[in-house]
Amino acid sequence: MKVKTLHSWELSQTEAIELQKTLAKRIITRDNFSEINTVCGVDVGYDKKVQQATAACVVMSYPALEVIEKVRVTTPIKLHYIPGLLSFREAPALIPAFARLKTEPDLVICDGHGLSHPRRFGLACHLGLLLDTPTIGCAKSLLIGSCSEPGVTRGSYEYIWDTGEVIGAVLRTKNGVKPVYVSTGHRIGLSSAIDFILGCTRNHRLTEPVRYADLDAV
DNA sequence: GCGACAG
DNA sequence: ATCTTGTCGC
Repeated sequence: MKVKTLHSWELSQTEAIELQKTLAKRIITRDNFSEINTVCGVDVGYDKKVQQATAACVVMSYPALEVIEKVRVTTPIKLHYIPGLLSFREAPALIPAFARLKTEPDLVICDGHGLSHPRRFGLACHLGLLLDTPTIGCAKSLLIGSCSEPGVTRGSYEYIWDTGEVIGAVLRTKNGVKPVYVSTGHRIGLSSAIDFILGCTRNHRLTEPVRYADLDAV
């Protein structure tokens, strides 16, 4: 699929932070799509020994959730991990994988946050702009903000608040199991994002597309 | 200054 | 993310 070139990846930490503030203004936080028939899950694995990152994209049909296409690409590691700048470590690794994807996914689910980020520009937002595709951030732990514990049954959720605004939701995807943190990436609203995360989840805490990508990103 | 901090 | 054994439960 096509990937936009919005900027260079050769940036200092301060430049990256300024870039996030600028690009955050371009994020569309309401539903801006017609029909979702394919969903793509992504994940990146690292091998510190050889300094290589392995990105995996798994496209599945929706709502059937059957694998349509899988792509795996290995590239050199660009940066070390810095909280708040995850997209500058993962996006460069994911871009080549998306470029090699034949299917044009209608929705992308990321392993990380979207709007629930210090500058409202997590990995899901960044990827959404680069791909110009609806994206959802689905993280396994909280980065910023606060929320109360959602009910123990699948489907129950609570909002994540920060500086007086709702930036995402803590969602229980499986009975009695630790919840996930959902937030808007790009071109989608929070309530739709929650619906799709539930629609992509079966008998596991994580979304099926991301779970498959996890297994591939070795 | 102190503590927190997606993967 | 990654390094790691056994163990509890569906």
